[in-house]
Amino acid sequence: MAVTAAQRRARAKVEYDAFLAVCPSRQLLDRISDKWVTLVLCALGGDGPVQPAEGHGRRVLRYSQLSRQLAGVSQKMLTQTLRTLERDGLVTRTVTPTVPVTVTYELTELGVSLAEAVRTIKAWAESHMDDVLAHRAAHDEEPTA
Amino acid sequence: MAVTAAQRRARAKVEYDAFLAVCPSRQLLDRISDKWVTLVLCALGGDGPVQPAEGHGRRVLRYSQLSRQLAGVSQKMLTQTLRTLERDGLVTRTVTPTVPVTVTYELTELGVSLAEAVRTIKAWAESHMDDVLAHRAAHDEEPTA
DNA sequence: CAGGATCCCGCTAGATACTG
DNA sequence: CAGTATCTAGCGGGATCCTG
Repeated sequence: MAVTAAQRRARAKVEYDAFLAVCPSRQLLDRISDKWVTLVLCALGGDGPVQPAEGHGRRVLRYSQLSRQLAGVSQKMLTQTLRTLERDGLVTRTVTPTVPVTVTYELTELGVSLAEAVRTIKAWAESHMDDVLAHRAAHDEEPTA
Repeated sequence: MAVTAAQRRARAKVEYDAFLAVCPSRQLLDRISDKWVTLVLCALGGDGPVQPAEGHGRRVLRYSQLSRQLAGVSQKMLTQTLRTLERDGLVTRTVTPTVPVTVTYELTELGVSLAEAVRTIKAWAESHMDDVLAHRAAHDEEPTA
């Protein structure tokens, strides 16, 4: 039987998986590839969308505050994201047994450093995003040329 | 009718969308949040998974070479990613009408600068990923404590 | 208030086949 | 070789309900 295309695809996939699993960079890239992760990082880092007016580095936010800051996020994704970040030692979860339970989240040292790295990307965006948009507009206008 | 929860959700979503659309940083974050985008950027930037041994900054790669380098990517995603990057002025697509058509991709200046930003993230990953993994392992072992 | 469990929809991304 | 077009499955992620 013609076991060429399909088989080779499968092989390629295996190699790729093994390959990916080994490389830590890839794992991290995959992690920050999560939209909400970067946003939570930003929010907790202080350079969220909403002007914090408090400076940044590290902020203590409650679950509901994060929920508000990130606006469109569903609690499912927020919780899921926070748990992942907590698991990875990027944020700390603090439960204060007040009358209605209060839970706060804060970046760890590790989280702060990652947030800074993300900030680098944001900085690039702020500097070059208009170029990107210009290119995009130009490209869209080109009909056939 | 109880038009509270649902309605407010909808409103929140609109605000969030408008909000997001305005912020260029978000658009960029969304873009690099694309797994393949970052990988293509790395491959074209020279710090791909496979040791290029050529240094980096800018590399000229053919479609098939990229396909091989990124291993697990489907041609659909690769093409889609490349077209997006081209549209955004991050890569250039060059068609050389040889016998079997030859198409090469290369980073633009803009692309190079973004690739450098991405490299920052990769650098962070290489420095701290083991910490992350350690935290993760520790967290996973905790049963009830 | 914080979040777990569940259902379910939509869109993404993969596989397949075809073209220039 | 370098794509395009189509079909489909899988799961990411939203909404809703419920708990402590």
